[in-house]
Amino acid sequence: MKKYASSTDVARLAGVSQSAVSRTYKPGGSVSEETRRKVLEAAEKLEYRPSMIPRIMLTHRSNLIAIVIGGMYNPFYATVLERLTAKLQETGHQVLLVHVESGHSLDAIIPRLASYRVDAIVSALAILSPKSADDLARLKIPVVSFNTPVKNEWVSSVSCDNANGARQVADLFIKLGGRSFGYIGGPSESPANQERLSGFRERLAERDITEVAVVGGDFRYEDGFEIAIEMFSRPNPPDAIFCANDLLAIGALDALRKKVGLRVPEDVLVAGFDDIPEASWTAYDLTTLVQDAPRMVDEALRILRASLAANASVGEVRIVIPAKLVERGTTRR
Amino acid sequence: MKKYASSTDVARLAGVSQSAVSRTYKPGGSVSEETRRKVLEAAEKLEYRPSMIPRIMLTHRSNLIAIVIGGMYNPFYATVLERLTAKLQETGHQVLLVHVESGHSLDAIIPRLASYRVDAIVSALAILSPKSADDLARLKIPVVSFNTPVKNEWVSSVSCDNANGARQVADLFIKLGGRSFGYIGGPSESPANQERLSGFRERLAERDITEVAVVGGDFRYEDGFEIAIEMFSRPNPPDAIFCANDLLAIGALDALRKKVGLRVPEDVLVAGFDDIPEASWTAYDLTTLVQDAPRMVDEALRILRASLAANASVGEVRIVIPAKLVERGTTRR
DNA sequence: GCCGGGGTTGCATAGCTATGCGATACGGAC
DNA sequence: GTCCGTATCGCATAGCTATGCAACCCCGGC
Repeated sequence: MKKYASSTDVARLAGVSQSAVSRTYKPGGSVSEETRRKVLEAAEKLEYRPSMIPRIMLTHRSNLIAIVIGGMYNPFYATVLERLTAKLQETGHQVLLVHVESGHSLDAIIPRLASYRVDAIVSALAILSPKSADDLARLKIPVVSFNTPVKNEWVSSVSCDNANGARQVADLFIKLGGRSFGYIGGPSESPANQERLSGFRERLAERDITEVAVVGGDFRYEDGFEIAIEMFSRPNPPDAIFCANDLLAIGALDALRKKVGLRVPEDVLVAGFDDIPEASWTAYDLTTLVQDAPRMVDEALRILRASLAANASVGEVRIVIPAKLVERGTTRR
Repeated sequence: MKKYASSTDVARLAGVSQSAVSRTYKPGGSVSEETRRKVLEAAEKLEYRPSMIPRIMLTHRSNLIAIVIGGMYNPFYATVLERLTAKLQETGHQVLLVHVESGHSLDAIIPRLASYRVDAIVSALAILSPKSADDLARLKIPVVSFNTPVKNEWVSSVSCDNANGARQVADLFIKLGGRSFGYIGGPSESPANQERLSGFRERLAERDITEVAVVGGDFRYEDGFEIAIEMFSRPNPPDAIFCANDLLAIGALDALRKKVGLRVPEDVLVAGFDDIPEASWTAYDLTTLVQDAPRMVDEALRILRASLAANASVGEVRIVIPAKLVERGTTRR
């Protein structure tokens, strides 16, 4: 039943008090060399591993950061998750990974996170409901949200300048002589999707183009593939399509080239969003907008650290990182 | 400082004992309807969230499962991670995500995992060193390892039948008239890589083919790309190459078609391993071996559950899942 | 020889929940 | 009215570490 040796066990074997053991493991703790030696020796014999658990009770700090994620099929999120985890580990934190089915709400798992007394939450979830945000605010758990600006004074967010990125694509399409436009989107509830669509539309409208073929699906390759086929089976299909993310764009590319029988970029211009590694694979060589994941992660960490230092959320912080256009083969004429 | 209400706080407000509060939250706890009502009411007012922390101390169960992972850039691992996390959450467990730089050892983080008293560890790490395995055995933390059979009585593993998969590829290449063969591999320390290479070689040797061009790199797209260029700049390049995983294969495909100027499958046959989503994208349509990730995850969970029920590792269990060949365009003549 | 100070040490307790045990209450059986 | 079983309740304690406080030692200064 009892698996681990306790500090009391170590103290007994070393012939010192339990507090001496505790202090031995506290950096800068007041212990003589002699005592420290005895303690470490006894600890070694007993395979002692200090437990975080009582420490959490006393200090009210778990050093646990929850990362909430859904849709890891998107390499962009896998990258974010990996970098975030690595960086948090460097500063002595641990990551509690929580998976939420995309479309579902955080609500159901908040009690669980609270029960583990997580220090903060990073949400890369498409949707963080206002109700969830309120709950977290009441529990005073700092939250940083990726690409999902929430109207809540407690929650901070780090996002990409989606609208401006979309405008750059519109400009590029027009410059290259695009005449009819299409948008292959993600779920309509996704804020990122909304911003990308409206930015694209706005800029086109400024150039007196108001007709845009818009079809939405999920953020997956298969959706891009099918939507493209459907879109190009209609009369007067577009000659320039902007896709809400790279997976959709790549799906669309494959559909256009292998199914519809059109050439890209000669017949149709295509652009995506994210700049996942797959976008620069030579078979696709996709023009896209770079979401600077490393920088977004760093900004999120900055907010997190500030919140943790203040022992509360630092309040509503909204960081917006510019999106950078990379022109590749799918728009090179 | 004090953030959360405790069961004592709730008890005081509800006018009952602390144990009544505790029992209210214990399924099947002996509490009257009246008491339960009072408790829940008070809990609501105080935003009470029962803490797992003291429970862990008492029960010696944290319900935390550590997942150790490195190289999330490979979609195969992203898939495994997602499915594993989702399934563990269903059974009330939580995932402690640990990132280890590929090539590094687990050693450095074992104390940390021990300090959080994780119930078990799932390692999708390329390498689980014998020393790490020993440490974990001494601490009696059950371990299930993915694709890395470890010679240790405490550690279980779930892997794919790498050698047999590789043999199937050899057979296919020969059947299709391949005459000279190449292998683009992963890191030489990777057991999966070793098994795939030796299976491939063995089968070829049985057909009296002993010359195989072997070049190894990391498991990435870029490596496949560069290695292919290098391999095909030598005299007498192969006309059939087997790649240690899909990312390498896709990189090689792109290099062959866009850089080297060869046609696949007409001039060269190519096969990979994993069957990541990208492999079936129509631009690649890659012949590969399906690693049945869902089944591997399920087997890992089965072992895990048995270990947790026994309150110890169930000892060395080695599950090997067959790899299934899917023939696609890169070997279709 | 006395005093002050810095470095060590141990004692005692906080922090929060689960649970064994004894106490109590209640309803029914006789 | 007595007795017994059952349901419910509260008391007290375990589980492990961090830390404030008091005690102690040693040393140098005067």
